[in-house]
Amino acid sequence: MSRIPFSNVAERRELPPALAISTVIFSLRDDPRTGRKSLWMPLVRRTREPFRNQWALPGGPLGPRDSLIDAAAANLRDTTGLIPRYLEQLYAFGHPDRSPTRRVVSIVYWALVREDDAHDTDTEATSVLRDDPHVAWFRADDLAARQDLAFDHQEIIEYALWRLRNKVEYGSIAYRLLGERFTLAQVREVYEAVLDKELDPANFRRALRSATDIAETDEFLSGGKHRPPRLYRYTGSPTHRLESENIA
Amino acid sequence: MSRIPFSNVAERRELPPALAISTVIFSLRDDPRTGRKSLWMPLVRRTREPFRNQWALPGGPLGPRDSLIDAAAANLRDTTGLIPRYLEQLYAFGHPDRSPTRRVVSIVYWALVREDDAHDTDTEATSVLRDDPHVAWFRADDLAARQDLAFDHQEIIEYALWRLRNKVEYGSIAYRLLGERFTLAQVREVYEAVLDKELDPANFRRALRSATDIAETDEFLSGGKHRPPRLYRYTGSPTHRLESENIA
DNA sequence: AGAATAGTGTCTCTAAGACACTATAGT
DNA sequence: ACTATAGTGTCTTAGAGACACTATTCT
Repeated sequence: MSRIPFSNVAERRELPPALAISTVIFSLRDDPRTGRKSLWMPLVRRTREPFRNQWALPGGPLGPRDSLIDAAAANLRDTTGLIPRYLEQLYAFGHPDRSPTRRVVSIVYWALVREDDAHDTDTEATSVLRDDPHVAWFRADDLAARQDLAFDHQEIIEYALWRLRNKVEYGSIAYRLLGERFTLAQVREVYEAVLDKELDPANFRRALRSATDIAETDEFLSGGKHRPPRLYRYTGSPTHRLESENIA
Repeated sequence: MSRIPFSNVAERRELPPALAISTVIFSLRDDPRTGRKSLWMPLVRRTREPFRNQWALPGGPLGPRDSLIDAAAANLRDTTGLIPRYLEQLYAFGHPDRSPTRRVVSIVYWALVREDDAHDTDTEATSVLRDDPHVAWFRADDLAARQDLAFDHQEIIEYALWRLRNKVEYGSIAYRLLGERFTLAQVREVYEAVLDKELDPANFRRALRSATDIAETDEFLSGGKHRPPRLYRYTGSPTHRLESENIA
């Protein structure tokens, strides 16, 4: 289908636009550069023209019986092996020239995956050494500045990053990156990584406690070389108005 | 194309999803019920199955060389004769069963049009009398509660209304519904209509003045039976991160 | 003068941030 | 005892809302 190369514009004009689903995936990882956690994102290396061998967002076709969000989840699993903890529609990109061959409209989702769901793949450096594997992880901030990604994917990533940062300040997105039980310091780590700035622990704690969607448990996390922090758990429900099940 | 009726699921399954563009259009009008202004919206009466004779959002196909936003603007002009003062992508709706015949993915935009650009069409009551014209205007709040609209358009309208209300509290959307020069009371009218609640004139004024995107002019609006208010003008720029030209 | 809205002043309450201080684990 | 983080208290400041008061036009 998208294999046929189109040599002239007239021919291209006749075709209806193709519809694709892509996903911007965020996860938290330790950042060797800063020593703290930061945002990372997996990309796939394209095996076909256009943009062969360049990095791109994972994506694919829309299954005939899948809702858009199901298609995004399925494709995300197939291309990266990941299961999202959160999944929300980002935007539909449809500029006529965003693909040099056939016209493609991409409905893009963005996803959060937990760090421990996603530790078995490489970063770009190791990936390039290890004979071209399919998937590699990149720092989100780096990608937002790069110029060598396929299609308009750099622009898409920039926008997704902006959306994530906005959303974390309101919605209860942050907990999707954490386990069932977590300390308030871990929540703060998420915020600091996403917003890329340090937050006052005392004030942050108060702000979280007054937001009603977390509850304290009777458990504490021991093992650190300091007073063991209390564990909390998330009690709220989905955030987005549509897609009320944004994945558990 | 969408004329062919599909009698069984298997046949339907073979087809790629069709892509459509629709628009939710908001305008301000005097509301005879309350005496104040409120939000109204034009719908078109469907002339074909499915949902023949029911009211629906204006929509149509994606032109082969148009960007999505251009397609929305073009379609809006063709079906309703209106030119939007603001236009932003709302959401892509793609549930497999949202159309009973062929599968359709709709990329929906929402628009603001000025009252004086849009005074030559009817409300539903007169429309029904006048032998079925194409377009009629409805109160947005009423539509969000109705059950007899085509497809999932009622849900789409609800979501658009929610988005508009959110956006007006932040962005500088309100000025799009006003002319070049306006009084602060007119801006307040817009907010009150959109949010459907009364706002304190004194505090509202202060809030607006401290938001830097309007400037005072030397003119005043006389004619009322009271002290003439100063006229202001909008100095800010587009609001949305993408689509930096959301229509002048 | 009176009605009506424009526009200003000011008080209160709340939330955010800065930051000092106390608590409790590990070593 | 010392260190590191957990967790509390409190001061300051900025903004939101309530509302009294003054200004200016029209009838």
